[in-house]
Amino acid sequence: MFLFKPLCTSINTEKTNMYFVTEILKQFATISEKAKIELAEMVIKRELPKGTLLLEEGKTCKYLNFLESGFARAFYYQDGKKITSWFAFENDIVASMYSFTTQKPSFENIEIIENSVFHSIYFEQLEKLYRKYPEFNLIGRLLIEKYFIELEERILSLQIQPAKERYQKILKNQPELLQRASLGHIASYLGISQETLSRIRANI
Amino acid sequence: MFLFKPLCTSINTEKTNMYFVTEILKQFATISEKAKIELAEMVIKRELPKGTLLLEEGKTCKYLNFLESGFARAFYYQDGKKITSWFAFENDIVASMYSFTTQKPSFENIEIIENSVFHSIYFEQLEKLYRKYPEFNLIGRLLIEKYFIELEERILSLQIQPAKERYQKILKNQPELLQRASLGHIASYLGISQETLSRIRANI
DNA sequence: TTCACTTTTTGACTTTTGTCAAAAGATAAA
DNA sequence: TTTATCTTTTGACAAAAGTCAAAAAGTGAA
Repeated sequence: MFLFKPLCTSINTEKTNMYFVTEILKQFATISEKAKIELAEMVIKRELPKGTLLLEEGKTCKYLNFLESGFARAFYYQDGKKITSWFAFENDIVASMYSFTTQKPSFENIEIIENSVFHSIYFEQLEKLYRKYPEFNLIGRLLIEKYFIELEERILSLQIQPAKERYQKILKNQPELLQRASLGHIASYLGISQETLSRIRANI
Repeated sequence: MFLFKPLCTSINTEKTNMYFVTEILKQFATISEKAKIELAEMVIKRELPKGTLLLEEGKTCKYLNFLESGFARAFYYQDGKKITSWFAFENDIVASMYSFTTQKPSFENIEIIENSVFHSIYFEQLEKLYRKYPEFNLIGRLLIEKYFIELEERILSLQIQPAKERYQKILKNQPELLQRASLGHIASYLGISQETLSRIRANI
């Protein structure tokens, strides 16, 4: 039932009264005191070491994970190669959007790159929350609207910018990504070969 | 105040009791009879002729438009060239997501390609609806989740598929697009030059 | 430190895609 | 029909990016 157990047996899976998730969500809309407490009680804190697979291709994403500290990425396989679909930093929400919202098997994997602390909500619990406190639908809507706009920007970049400009955009907007992710991961994220990225980097 | 007036003076802007929007939305969740009526009263039916700009760059997208019949696209300018960001068919929702959700000036234009009939809701009216009937937040959330997944698929395609495969994907999944949109529009949508698309098409 | 392993860089070459210009085809109005 | 306009195709060449292989650099454990 719990997706993570077979994959990371050495991990702390304690239920805590953390307010980390609440703090993130209340940036989008106010949450009543009662809902806040109920939410906090649903949240499971998990510390996952580097190298763990938080989600495996073919399995269904049952958790919405809020990343307190650490670094993760999603990737899928294409002709045997791993292609990065996104990176997640502190305060980001980590889940396969497709698999979580549809509750169908995921086509992507989520991999912990740096030791991470997550605060996670189980799918059914979240559904319960949505039903009991309709205000959470507002938060959910605003939250996904934010991520939607990020996707639109990324499409724009892949659609019209040559590789060099895509790299320079990251250099300008997310320089910390270049410090924390490997060249190969970044290259596939940008949709180019590792060699091309290495050459672009050498000419700047 | 009304975005469309200066752009399309010859257009019918009648307030009707249409249930077109309701029919689209109730696929996502049930709507109470009362909310249904209130929604229908907010909807404005508009018939826009081919060539009209439904939204102009720099202006704020004040309407969420449901396309009953016709065909439209969004485009933005890049080095003086028009780049198509998406196409909209019957039953699609037409708006600049960025501009509508943030109520900031749009970077993209929306152009009517074939004479179209829209059912439109004004931003403030929709907000009122969200406040009065929280169930609409559920619909809004589910709806944007659906479009989110489509964007993810498009990123995947731009990230890893060569031009020929991107074209073949459309050929397979949206053959009607190839009938209704011009070669140049499709080429910029795929992120390639018109000449390349012409050559790809010649070799299939 | 040394060794094994992984990541990054470099070189040589190929393939894909873009650009510019001109021709061909299609469309619509006079 | 003729003309003007717009779209699509084709050719010749240039630029961007990929592939394969090998070297160099970095990392971590013994």
